Amino acid sequence: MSGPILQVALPSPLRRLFDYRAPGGAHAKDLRPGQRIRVPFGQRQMVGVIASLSDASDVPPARLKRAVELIDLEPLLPETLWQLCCWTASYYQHGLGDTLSCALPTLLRQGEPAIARQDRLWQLLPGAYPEHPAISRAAKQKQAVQLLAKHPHGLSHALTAQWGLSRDTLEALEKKGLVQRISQSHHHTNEPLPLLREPRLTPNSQQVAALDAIKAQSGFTAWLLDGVTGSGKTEIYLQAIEHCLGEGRQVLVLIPEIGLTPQTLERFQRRFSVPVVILHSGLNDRERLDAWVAARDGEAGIVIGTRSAIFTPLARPGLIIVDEEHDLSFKQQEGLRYNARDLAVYRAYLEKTPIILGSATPSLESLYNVRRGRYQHLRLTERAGNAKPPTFQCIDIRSRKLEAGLCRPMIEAIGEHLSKGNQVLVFINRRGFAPTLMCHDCGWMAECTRCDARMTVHQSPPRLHCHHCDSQRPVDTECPKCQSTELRSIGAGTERTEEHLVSCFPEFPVLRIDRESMSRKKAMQDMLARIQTGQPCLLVGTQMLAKGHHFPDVTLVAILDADGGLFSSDFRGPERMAQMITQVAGRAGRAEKPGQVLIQTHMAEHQLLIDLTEHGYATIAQNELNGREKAGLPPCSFIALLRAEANNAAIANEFLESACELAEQLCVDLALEKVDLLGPVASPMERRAGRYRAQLLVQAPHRSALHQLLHHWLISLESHSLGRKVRWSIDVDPLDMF
DNA sequence: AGCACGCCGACT
DNA sequence: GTCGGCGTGCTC
Repeated sequence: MSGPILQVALPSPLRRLFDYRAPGGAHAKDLRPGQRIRVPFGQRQMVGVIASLSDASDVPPARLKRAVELIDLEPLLPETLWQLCCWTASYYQHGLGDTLSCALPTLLRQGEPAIARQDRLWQLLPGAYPEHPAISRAAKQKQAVQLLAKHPHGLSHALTAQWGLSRDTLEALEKKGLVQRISQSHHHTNEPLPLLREPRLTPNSQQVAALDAIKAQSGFTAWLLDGVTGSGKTEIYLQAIEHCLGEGRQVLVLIPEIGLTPQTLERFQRRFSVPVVILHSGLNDRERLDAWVAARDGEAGIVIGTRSAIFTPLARPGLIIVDEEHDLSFKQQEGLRYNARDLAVYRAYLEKTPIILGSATPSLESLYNVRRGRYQHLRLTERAGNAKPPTFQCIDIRSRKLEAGLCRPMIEAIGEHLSKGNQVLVFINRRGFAPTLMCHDCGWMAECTRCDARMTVHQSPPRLHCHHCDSQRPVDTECPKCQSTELRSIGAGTERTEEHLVSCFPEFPVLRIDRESMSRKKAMQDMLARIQTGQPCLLVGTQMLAKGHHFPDVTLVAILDADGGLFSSDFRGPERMAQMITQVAGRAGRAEKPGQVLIQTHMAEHQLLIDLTEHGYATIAQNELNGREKAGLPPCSFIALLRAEANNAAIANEFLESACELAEQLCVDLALEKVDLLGPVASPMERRAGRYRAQLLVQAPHRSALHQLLHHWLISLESHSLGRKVRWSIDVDPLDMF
């Protein structure tokens, strides 16, 4: 009579499961964890996922509702991916229901069947010809037969519609037995093609060694492919992929969130004949589901995607690749704050497959894992071909006059490279015209009304823009404090530098590459095409310029402001700065032309800059890692951040104070030693978008102690009385402290 | 998070 | 007399 109780994960922020009775007509043997199920929840219905089955419930039987219907006959996800989702929820202290919401395509979340769109193709049947008597008086049908005769493999509905043929016309022909509908996937599986569409490149000895090592291992191994820019990491990926595809397995490739997807897709499709699917933010819900299904059912040989693609199911997983593994965009910065790179390693472990983490500037986390013997280190120190590494040099700009952020020697160097017919890349990590608007008479500065930040001056269109909350207003013409009209734009952003370079070098085109100039859909591709022509020109841009692209004709990289990372309050500041400079520098000197990197700084004698210019990233990384070890900082310890924001600072603080006491008590109760609570303190930018923010840091030398505390802590915080007035969240392994 | 219930101000 | 503000409580 009682029957099984279903413990269901629902898409709600509540970190718990809800019990239901089995839907009418469902047999116990049909119910399994991982199946989606429709259930009544409050006043509405929701799609949830069965997390587990039980024969008892703490909920009184009278309040136990019956589920409406079982959606899936089989669990939606392969076992390993299901395990990954459960582990993710527990590791990042997030509800399982909400975690699954992040992991599943929207349409599956809404209860759609997990099958690809039946995008059938219309195909002519034998015996159909335009003069067939059955269509002698049907002009449209005759036209359709003529068209389909030219396409023996069939035409999709979208294409027949383009030729002005309605569904009715084709369905009429179908009734007359002249055309048929065939499924698309059936169409392309029946002709086996050779795996390679283009020959592989000849690897150099370092690449051979790396590939031999990778191919010699089967099962789970984590490889850190640590290769300087231009050393041919991609060719290693491609040949490792070839090896994996050759064994009939699928490959998952994670890339950072950049406008790099078209190039990556093109590169893979040019090499391999297998179907490649790509998952990125530009897809609509249907396309996303189709790609997901193609991956799960094993039709896609290669799956490429950004962060969330780590949750793509694979029928026959064989290899995972995370390109630019140091990139911060692998970490989700809201809601479920997971790091796709870290999940990828755990997924590879679950799937018993190798994983390759590639970067020219590996994260200290990964280098530490190498030290501890968890990852295998593969190093590529030579550039492929005869390309030489760039030379580095600092320009001390103390007491030098700057013109739009550029000192004289820099402008001269730029002119020299341009006059030799080369391209120059100017890197300035600030968009807009100027970072500050200041009154020359009284020193007033334009500030954001909602954030503790200054407004950035923009020129096209003219406005003041807050980069933290996106608010905008007209540029003041008069100082609100002293009514002076002497308002000055202080400092330089990409717009001002661009403007000045145009006036310095009128005979050369200046291409600005930042979020503003690239907002148009195809702007980036157009710009890249212009750069690829090799004509001498100037590229001015932000980090956008530093990610992934190759500019073979750039011979000078000018870095206008390297000092930000030298006195950053964040302990990761130096690591970030070294990665940034190395990545930007890596854009230059790829071909036979040697590259030069010039760095403007006020601190030319700073050890970090000296190490970077003389020894390179690897040395800095090891030094930094030693420093972190001594200071007991991540990755040599483990941290989590409890953030809170509220309409006034006192409430946020009160919540964190109370949370802090709670945690201290829990440490005693659970006999956890060495767990440190730091704070609460106001966030580095206390007010943002009109809300006050504060945080509490939890630090422990061992992950297990931290995790244990978090688990119990979050259960209490969930029902905290102040939880309603503050918006709070937990960030396990935070990468940013604001 | 949603969504209900519930109890006090300015409007047809 | 009602529409609606958001405070508190619940969702198996």
